[in-house]
Amino acid sequence: MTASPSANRDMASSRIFETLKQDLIRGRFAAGEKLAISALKDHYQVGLSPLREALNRLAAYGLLEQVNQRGFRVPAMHIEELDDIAGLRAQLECMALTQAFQAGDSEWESQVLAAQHRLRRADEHPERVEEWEQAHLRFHRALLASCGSHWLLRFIEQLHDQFDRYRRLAPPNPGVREVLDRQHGELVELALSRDIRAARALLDDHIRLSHSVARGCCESPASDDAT
Amino acid sequence: MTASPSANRDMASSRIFETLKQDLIRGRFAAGEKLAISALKDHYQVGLSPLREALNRLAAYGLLEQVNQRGFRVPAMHIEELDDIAGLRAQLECMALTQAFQAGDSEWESQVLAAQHRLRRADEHPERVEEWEQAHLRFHRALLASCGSHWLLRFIEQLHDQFDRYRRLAPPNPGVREVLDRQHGELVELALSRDIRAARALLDDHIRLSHSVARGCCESPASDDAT
DNA sequence: TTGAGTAAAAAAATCGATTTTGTTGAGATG
DNA sequence: CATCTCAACAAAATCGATTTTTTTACTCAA
Repeated sequence: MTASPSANRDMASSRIFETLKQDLIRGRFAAGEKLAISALKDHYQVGLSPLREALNRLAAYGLLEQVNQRGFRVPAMHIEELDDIAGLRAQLECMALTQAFQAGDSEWESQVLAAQHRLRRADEHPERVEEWEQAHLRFHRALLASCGSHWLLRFIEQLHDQFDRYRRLAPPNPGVREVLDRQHGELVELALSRDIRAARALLDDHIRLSHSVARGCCESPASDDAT
Repeated sequence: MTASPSANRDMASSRIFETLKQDLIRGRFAAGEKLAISALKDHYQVGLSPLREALNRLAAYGLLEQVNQRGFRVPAMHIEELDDIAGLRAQLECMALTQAFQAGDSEWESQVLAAQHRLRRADEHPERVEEWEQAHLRFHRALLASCGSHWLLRFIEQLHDQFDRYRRLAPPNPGVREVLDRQHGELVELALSRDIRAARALLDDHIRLSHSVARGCCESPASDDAT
């Protein structure tokens, strides 16, 4: 119908939502920081209405907190919350993995392999961090995509975003990265052979390892609630 | 500090958010219906900005869908989604129940008993439906409150709201209600005796029963996506 | 020095109007 | 008769200005 395939332009509030979401996950704002709305308005070059709509959506998503009559703030980060997020993420992803293995067809296998390939390609350019991050996210998405539960995938995605907020605080660690990458490969093999038990254990390890790395960097808490 | 304990007035966008949320859960809008913003504005007597902010939050929460340049619509209801919601709800609540039993202290027990008492009181006035609904929600909240996972509780709450959208379509059924009420009492006993295994089985039954009732009323699908 | 009170300043929330986009239907064209 | 065009209309999205609330800075008395 429409002329070109790239015809759909998002409205401003959606664009600013995505941008702000990424910036929050990437840690471009300090934990606990109060967001100055007019400063954001200038920085992102958007109007007040789209900006406020995006902030409201982010608050409902859990990447911002809205305080009654005094605007929005970046949630404080606590090691207990990291533990909560990582533990729940492990449980939910293992749950989804089981269902994905049971329901996955050959189209799913193809998508997993394709995602793995993209992830390896991204690995070849260590300087392009964001490309690897996106490929990594998509790999984990593809692995669980066939689980059949829309809501489970939604929660896992949300937890993943929350987890990344913590994980990204840690400096890059080539040694750990290498182990994680190897695990990605093994996960693909186990997916193709539908070895649920081994895959669950591996995925659990995978998350546990990321967790412990992030945990090391959370020891010195970035901020806390004021009183 | 402030004079009276009830001094905190919410801003308009929060009020309209709660009101609209309840109306959506209670099924006051048809599934799939497109919301006419200016009509909502008149009906709820609020301005455009607070209304749009509330709509955006509801969309992020999953009680509305935002279509790119054509406003908000009430999500269509599908029996497959009900199955997904109920199944996941059972799994997550059983998970939380286990942790709640392990971590629950005597204060938790007190709150559970208090919630049970309120639920029984509400039962005595069948005409006050909304009071029972609130007491029921609070009872299930209290039962899981000590699980220690903020995010798990958050997801369970969200699933509960989604589930209620379907459950409320069904007409009241005294027979079923009686069984569910008996289960509430048994859950309390099992909580006090920390019988995890039996409580999990019972909670699973509890949700399964609600599910099958709601399912009966979902057979004639309310609406579907247009093409 | 401290603390309550208060006026000015800043920030958030809201409103009314404008701009942009999607929808509809009458008339033209093949 | 079907389809296309385009103007008029309706609705959504956005903007700029106003109102409300919080925060800050200051004064004055205890």
